[in-house]
Amino acid sequence: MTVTGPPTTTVLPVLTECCSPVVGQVITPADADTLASSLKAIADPTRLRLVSLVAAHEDQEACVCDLTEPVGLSQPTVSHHLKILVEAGILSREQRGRWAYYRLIPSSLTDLARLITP
Amino acid sequence: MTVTGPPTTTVLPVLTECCSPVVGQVITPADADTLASSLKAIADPTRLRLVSLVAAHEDQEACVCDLTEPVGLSQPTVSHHLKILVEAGILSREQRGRWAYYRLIPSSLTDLARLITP
DNA sequence: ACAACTCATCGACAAATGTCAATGGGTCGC
DNA sequence: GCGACCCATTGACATTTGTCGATGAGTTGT
Repeated sequence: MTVTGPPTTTVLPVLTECCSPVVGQVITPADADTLASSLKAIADPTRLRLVSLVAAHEDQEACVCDLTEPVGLSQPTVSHHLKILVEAGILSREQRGRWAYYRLIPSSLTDLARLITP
Repeated sequence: MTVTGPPTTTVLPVLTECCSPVVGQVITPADADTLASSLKAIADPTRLRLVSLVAAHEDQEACVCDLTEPVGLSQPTVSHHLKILVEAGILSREQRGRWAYYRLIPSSLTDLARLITP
């Protein structure tokens, strides 16, 4: 599964089956791996701030240059974190000219929340 | 803030303020640190399985000896993960005789889910 | 064509993390 | 009391992770 745009990155298959995976039934090792991978993506203070900044930014989108100063990290580091969020299906990436615009995928956090809720 | 029982472990202050912290307002660095710490606790396949096993176990509680075989890891490793979950406020620990019984704190996952939901 | 600009990738490095074997500290049954 | 049992802690180790500087790839304006 590939993403549109020049950099070919793989997207994690976010668990979308219904109901309660963590509580209720005993989660399978494979599902635990997948869910843990998605949670790891947002289990980092910098990435939480990036998600929050992108969602709160004008037009609900932001480029890398909008984000480096607020988080106080280098541009390569910010790009690294954004890539992790895109691969986890939390953010989308769209290249427009020289800029890469990142946007929150609205259902992603809701889906993740549903998967950990009894 | 300390926990009852012999091992004195510190419990993370789980964020309990209302509304949407990640989306909506821009999250503060301090809140991002706290939320990331809580998410890190469940962002691990073994710990997700432990939470699931504990919740699905008889009487909604389990001791360490109930958990080592299902997850296929050594007893010290399981104890290590359980400690992390207790410190994150996900599980509670009660010592009864030789056994230590772990139990899911019902509101913990719901609170966490609410904090990442727009 | 060329310089400036935005961003991704690479290589390197320190810090954090997950795992185990060995050990210690309580608790129960005999 | 003493051995058996359950569990936590310790020390060690390999892997993963977060960060940066340097570099490269693509785009725009002159």
